Amino acid sequence: MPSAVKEATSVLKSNHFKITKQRMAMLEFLVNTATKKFVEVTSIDNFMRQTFPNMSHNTIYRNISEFAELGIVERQVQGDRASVKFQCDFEQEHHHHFICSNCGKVIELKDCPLSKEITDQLGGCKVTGHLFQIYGLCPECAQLNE
Amino acid sequence: MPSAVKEATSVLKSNHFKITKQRMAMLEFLVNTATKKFVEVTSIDNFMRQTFPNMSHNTIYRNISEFAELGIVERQVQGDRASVKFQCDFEQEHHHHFICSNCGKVIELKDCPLSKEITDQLGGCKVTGHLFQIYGLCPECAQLNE
DNA sequence: TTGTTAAATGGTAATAATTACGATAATCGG
DNA sequence: CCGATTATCGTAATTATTACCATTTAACAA
Repeated sequence: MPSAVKEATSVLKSNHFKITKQRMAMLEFLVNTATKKFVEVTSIDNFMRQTFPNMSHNTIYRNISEFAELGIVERQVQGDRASVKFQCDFEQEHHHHFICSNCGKVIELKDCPLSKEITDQLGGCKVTGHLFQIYGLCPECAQLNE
Repeated sequence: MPSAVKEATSVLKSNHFKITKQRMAMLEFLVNTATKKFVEVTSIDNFMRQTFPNMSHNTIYRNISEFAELGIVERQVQGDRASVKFQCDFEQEHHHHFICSNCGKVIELKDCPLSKEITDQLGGCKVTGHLFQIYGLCPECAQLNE
């Protein structure tokens, strides 16, 4: 079992979620296809239901939501399609991403651009989060489009 | 007629779009409710169809898409709801936003955090865009939640 | 003003994604 | 192994969005 799946199951256990066959299958699929890469939720739904013909939409969507709340996967809307990727690393320090708008691949960035000068412009506001992402084509997709 | 509507109609005209009653009504609604504030597309759909009982979904969604392509409105996915706001200003310089996650209000930021140090980490990638947004509660909503 | 043409709209219905519900099944701790 | 609780399945509903096409309308020039 890949270590990423182990980490994910331990998160599930410590939050009193049961380790089911369906959840294991989804985690394995996500580790294989959605590591450092955003994958559309509908394609997850399709794949899981082809591989396990009597798995219900309900189970797939519910589990993805739960995984997201536990930090096991990261959600994103790419264009107009809901996508997820497996969390880079558990307990990793805060960082941001470059995202390939063609294939969904992500590259981690070192810097966080949030600065005091910026938040100082927001007197009276309660800042709870921020998003910083760079879009473009990854080296592979950039070559194909030349 | 508010000047924002005039600006929008001149954009439409110069791109050879027709000035219809439906488009005018939508622009007026957007200027009134979605200036410096993201409003859900479905609520636009609801309002327009209540006010003009035989306006079709088609017209509303198509016009919003066209407005977005012309830069008249800005699209955004808030949580999991598609939203739009009227464009701050036409031909304004590049900037980013604080967005209130409760009411959708936006506050413009002065700085753009994209720097050479950051893009230098992305050798081989073709950078086409970026997103920087700060989330939180605007002063009004922060007070209500205290 | 009126006629012409291209574009926009309305109405209906299809599609796609996601969620609801309730009966059954499976996990886990003891 | 057993009981309590949570998860799953299967079906169907719901919601958002788009397609299609006949009809209407805006723009523009004579």
